[in-house]
Amino acid sequence: MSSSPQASIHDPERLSQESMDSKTDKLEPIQREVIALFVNGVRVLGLPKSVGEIYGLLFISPEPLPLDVIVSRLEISKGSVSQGLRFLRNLGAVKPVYVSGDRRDHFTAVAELKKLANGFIRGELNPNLESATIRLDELKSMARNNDSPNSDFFKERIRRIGNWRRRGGMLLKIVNRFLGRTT
Amino acid sequence: MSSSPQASIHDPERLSQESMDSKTDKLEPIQREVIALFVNGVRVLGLPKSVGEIYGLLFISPEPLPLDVIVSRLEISKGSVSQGLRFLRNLGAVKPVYVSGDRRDHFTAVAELKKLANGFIRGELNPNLESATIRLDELKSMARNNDSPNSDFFKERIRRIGNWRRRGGMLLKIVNRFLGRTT
DNA sequence: AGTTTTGTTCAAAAAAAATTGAACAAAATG
DNA sequence: CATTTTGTTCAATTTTTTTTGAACAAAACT
Repeated sequence: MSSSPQASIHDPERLSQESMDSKTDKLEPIQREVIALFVNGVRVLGLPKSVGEIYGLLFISPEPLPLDVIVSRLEISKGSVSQGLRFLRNLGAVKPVYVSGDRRDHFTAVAELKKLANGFIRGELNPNLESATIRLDELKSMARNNDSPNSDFFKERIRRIGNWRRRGGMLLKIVNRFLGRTT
Repeated sequence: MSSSPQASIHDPERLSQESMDSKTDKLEPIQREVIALFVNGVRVLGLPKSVGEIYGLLFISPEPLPLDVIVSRLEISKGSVSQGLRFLRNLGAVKPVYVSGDRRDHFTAVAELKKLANGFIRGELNPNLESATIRLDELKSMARNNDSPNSDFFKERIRRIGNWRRRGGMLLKIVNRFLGRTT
């Protein structure tokens, strides 16, 4: 019946089954603006555009949305949305919502700043801090066994990096406390 | 006398004029490791590898280094180093040091965490916060003139983004205070 | 069981970002 | 003032990242 699987979303029949009001396939200008704001925001965090689009769309959509609808509203590929949703779910920035009578998974944006921040810290920042810690330990032992004329300078520098890392860790805790308590 | 301008650094004569001890053209293993650590670190901040290499080299070098030497030690292009240094200078992460009897500009790493953080906040984070502020104001006015059934929902969401931005700004101040006072 | 719907995966394509290097400019040297 | 040294700029190239889309798998229908 349908030409390609991708196109089924555009079938008039599905549209009518979606919802009566304006948000069937087309975004309101205000929604576009909000999404653009998020796209810009996630760029600062080093995340791809599609992730910003998906989170932005869910954030500015009154109801939970399934993958199909995200694809058609944003006009990006199914693959991107699938990957983007997985990423956002892992971060805890998006959560699945059961919608009765619909077999598809629906998603909403998690909109509490503290949860978002904690997810980002856990998923993106901490792993880096940890790997840096390991490397630093190796560096310390290299410095001990080093006998160049610069050995003392190296030791001082490495100690300093250690201080940075320590203060970085403290900062993350402070951020946490400031945004409200969650693990 | 020299085949290409780039190669002049490798002239034996210049080498002997450089410095007697080990750090003429070759990096010590411990230096390589530190540089690698920085390359990784700046990636988290969304900065290019070359910037991490340059900062790392300066950080782990006992004396200020001129562009030439950075190029030959890191084996990256003059263009990259020139651009990377400019970027780091703008951020205040690197500063020029006058070396008597040498016409070339020499650079050292600024190694105080608070200065680095402030530079990064001023150079990379604040501009984004400000542009977001402008966009948000536009969004607020769009929301006021909006008459879709979702208008109230949109307003609530936009208010929430405003809160995020406010708290983000507060956080930057807290970070500042934590790392020590500077503008 | 066969068919359709829903969602994932991943190789290939496209897009974006970083790097190179040659041309250029400015300043210092002789 | 001609030459060399030092450093910048930017178009072209390379590398990296992101996106696409078709193939596949799993679950839900009939």
